[in-house]
Amino acid sequence: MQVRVPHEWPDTPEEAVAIQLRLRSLVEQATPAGFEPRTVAGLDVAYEEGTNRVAAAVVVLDADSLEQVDSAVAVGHTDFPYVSGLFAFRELPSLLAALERLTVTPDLLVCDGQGVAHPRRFGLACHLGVLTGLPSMGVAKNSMGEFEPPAAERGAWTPLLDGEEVLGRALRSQSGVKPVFVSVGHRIDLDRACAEALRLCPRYRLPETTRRADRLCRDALA
DNA sequence: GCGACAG
DNA sequence: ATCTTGTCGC
Repeated sequence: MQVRVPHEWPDTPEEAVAIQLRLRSLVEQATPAGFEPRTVAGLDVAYEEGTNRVAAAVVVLDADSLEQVDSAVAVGHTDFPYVSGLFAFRELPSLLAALERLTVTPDLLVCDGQGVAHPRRFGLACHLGVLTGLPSMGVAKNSMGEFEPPAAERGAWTPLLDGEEVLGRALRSQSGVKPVFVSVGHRIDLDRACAEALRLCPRYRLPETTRRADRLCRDALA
């Protein structure tokens, strides 16, 4: 698929923050009318110990059968350090390169990280959504906001909060396991994002999309 | 100074 | 993220 590559790239954390503050106004938290994804993409990045070599993978699954219809990998390097809140600048280049190698354009991007559940309301899922123009959402393994543990049954959820502001949901994707943290990325609402997350977790805690992307980028480094 | 801190 | 063995449970 065609991707609009970032025109400018930050050299410092300060510049990265400035970019987030400028792009965050482009985030749309409403689901397009008639939105019914036929394909869903999962994205993930693996890191090589001791180096700055990374591998990004994107897998595209049929939304109903969860069968894989496409995939792509991109091996590259990361120069940006890991800073909580600026995580996207570490993975964005390689993820965009992988997306460009896709032969189809997915209807929804499911990211391994936060969407608007972010200090400046612009996590990786928002960034990828805005740059591609595609609906996107974040399913993170850890939260950045406060939350009360949801009931133990699959499907139970509690709001992810920053004071009174709702940033996302702590969603129980499987009964009796630690919840995942779902938040809006771009062009989707929180209810739909959670519904999609649940559909993608028929058996495991993490979405089938991120599980397969994780395995793919890991193999690419080995 | 001390603890937190997506991946 | 990554380094890592065994172990408890279905």
